[in-house]
Amino acid sequence: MTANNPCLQSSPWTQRHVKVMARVLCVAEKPSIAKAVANHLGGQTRAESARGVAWVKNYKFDFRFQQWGQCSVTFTCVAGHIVAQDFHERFKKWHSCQPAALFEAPIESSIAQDKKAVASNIESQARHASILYIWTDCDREGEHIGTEIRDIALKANPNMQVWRARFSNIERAHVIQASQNPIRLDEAQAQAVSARIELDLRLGAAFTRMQTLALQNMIPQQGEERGKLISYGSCQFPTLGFVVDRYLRVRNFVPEPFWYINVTHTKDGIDVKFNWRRGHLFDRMAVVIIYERCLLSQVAKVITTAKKPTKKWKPLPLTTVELQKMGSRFLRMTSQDVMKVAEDLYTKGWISYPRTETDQFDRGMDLRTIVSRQTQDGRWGPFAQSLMNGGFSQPRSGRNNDKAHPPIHPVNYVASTHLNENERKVYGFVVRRFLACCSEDAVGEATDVEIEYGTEIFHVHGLTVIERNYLDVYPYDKWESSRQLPHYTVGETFEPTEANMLDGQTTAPGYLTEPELIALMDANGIGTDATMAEHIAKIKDREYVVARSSTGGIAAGGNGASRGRGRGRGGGGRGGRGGAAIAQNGGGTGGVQEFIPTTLGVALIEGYDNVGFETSLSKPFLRKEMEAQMKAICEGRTTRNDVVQQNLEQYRAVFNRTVQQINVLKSAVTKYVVNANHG
DNA sequence: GCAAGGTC
Repeated sequence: MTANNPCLQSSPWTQRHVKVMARVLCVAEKPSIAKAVANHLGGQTRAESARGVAWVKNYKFDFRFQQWGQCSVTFTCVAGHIVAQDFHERFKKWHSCQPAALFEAPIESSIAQDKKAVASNIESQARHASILYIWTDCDREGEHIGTEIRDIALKANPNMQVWRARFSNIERAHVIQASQNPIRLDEAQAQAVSARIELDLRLGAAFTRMQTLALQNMIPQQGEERGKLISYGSCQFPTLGFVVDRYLRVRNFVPEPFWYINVTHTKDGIDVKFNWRRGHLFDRMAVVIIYERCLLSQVAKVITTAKKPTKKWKPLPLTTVELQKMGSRFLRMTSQDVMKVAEDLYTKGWISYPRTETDQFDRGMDLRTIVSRQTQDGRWGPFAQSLMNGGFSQPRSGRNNDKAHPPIHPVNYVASTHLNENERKVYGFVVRRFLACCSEDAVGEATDVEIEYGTEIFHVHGLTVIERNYLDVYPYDKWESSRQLPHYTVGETFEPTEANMLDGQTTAPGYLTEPELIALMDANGIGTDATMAEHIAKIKDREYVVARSSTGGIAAGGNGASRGRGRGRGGGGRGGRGGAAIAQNGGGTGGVQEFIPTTLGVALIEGYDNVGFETSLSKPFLRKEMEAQMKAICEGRTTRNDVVQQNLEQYRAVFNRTVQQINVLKSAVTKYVVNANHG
């Protein structure tokens, strides 16, 4: 066997040199991965801070790789991208060129200003190594960051071999397995990211300069020397578009009257209210006729009764998007603050990495130990203890896995006295969510009774909660027993105590709330889990929208919730979950943030819509299309340059048309902003 | 004075 491998043949020459170990430089995308992987491979490792960056550590240890034998390893990291792209010096100044020139102005790469020390650490470590082993996250951005690391390392030491680790979590056995099976960087994925970077830069800069220069004098400005910045970005604009879209729907909403029938029956001292199967109708005469037929028949007959076990499922393991949605809904924090706090809690070691799309726990993960760390808490400790005493149940698995991080979960216990108010809220939420995941579904019994009255069917639904289970630790979900229903038997007839014809009208949807906006961005691929909160903050900062605390009483939220689905008179509260939970969280003064576009925000969206290109810049389709094209690059169906050229061509057409018709944009601004300020 | 994406 050894005879086949020339390296392992023993000869006096090789024996004398066998002690010279290969040096391997491993580089992860962030400090947490470097630390975790280095500990798995090296056990107790020596860690030295890199020169000039305290948070970059170089872990040194020996490790036996199957493929390279015993090696001397340095494990270090970067922090995201290290290389920055910007226009050539000649185009950086705003008045140095026409904005349109940015479609083809040369772009230069350089080490980002704040990454100089990180890059030079890679360079100096690379000089002593013969193998570069890249451990960036296994996603597209990670692949690109890998090429950045490679280019820097090869510049310092052109003779290095370059490998890449394929890993999908940082569990010990998996990491060791990955370490023994290196693969190559995936150039196609890196190229896809490179296309995105170039397009975002060119389009963002060109449109931002063009519209800022054209419009800023029309916008009243206090104090500052330079006019207001009116930026365009492929994520900012669709985000603003969602807010404006909802605003216009609220403003243009016309209530529609409807009519319906309710039947009440008092039995065993309980008032049972039966609801009409048809809900409601928009034709008054039709309802009058049906109602009279009901009254004529005098008695109602029970046609079905059903008692069946029912469950309320425990929540899925926590992802970043879900954390932001829940945080903005229940914790009275903006999504950006939720993320900031979560990152803090992570850095201090209290919770796991907060940027993850994964909603499934790895089977091999020791969840019980994590539960046991929470038993000492005064609030949820007893619940955690009950899980330890046999109540534990494996969490549900969602459909998402980013192949890099587990769902967000508590790591260590921290007493609330060591946390500030916001940290307490977020940590408490993460812990409760985790304990809920490790608990059992809530169990109940549902009763459904249907009656026939005249030609119509009416029904009533009753619920008895039998075992609350996860609900005891997770107050964010509501599931409560309704009033007990009296006993009905099929065939039983009765004379209704009351039968009323009532009227109501459809109510306008509410303004877009932050959790709704996050859900829309997520569904349309606008931004990533880590950046959605930033885009929201940006459109506030640009004064395209203002946020205010919702009054909670406007109407049922949700898209198109109004038409034909309106609630009856007096039922105008914010639909279900939201309203109840806000009150439950000590509410009163308001709760969820909602967004209203400013006159400028509306003007921009309407202006671009009126320029009348088939796909307006405000719609999410363009970003979706770019996502599809990046995928095509990854799969080899197209190339980076084709995608960039084709997109530039397409956007240049929109750009030229906008410049030609700049008056369309200006008149929208006049209509909304200028008039609003003089009127 | 521009973007969005990583991350500290």
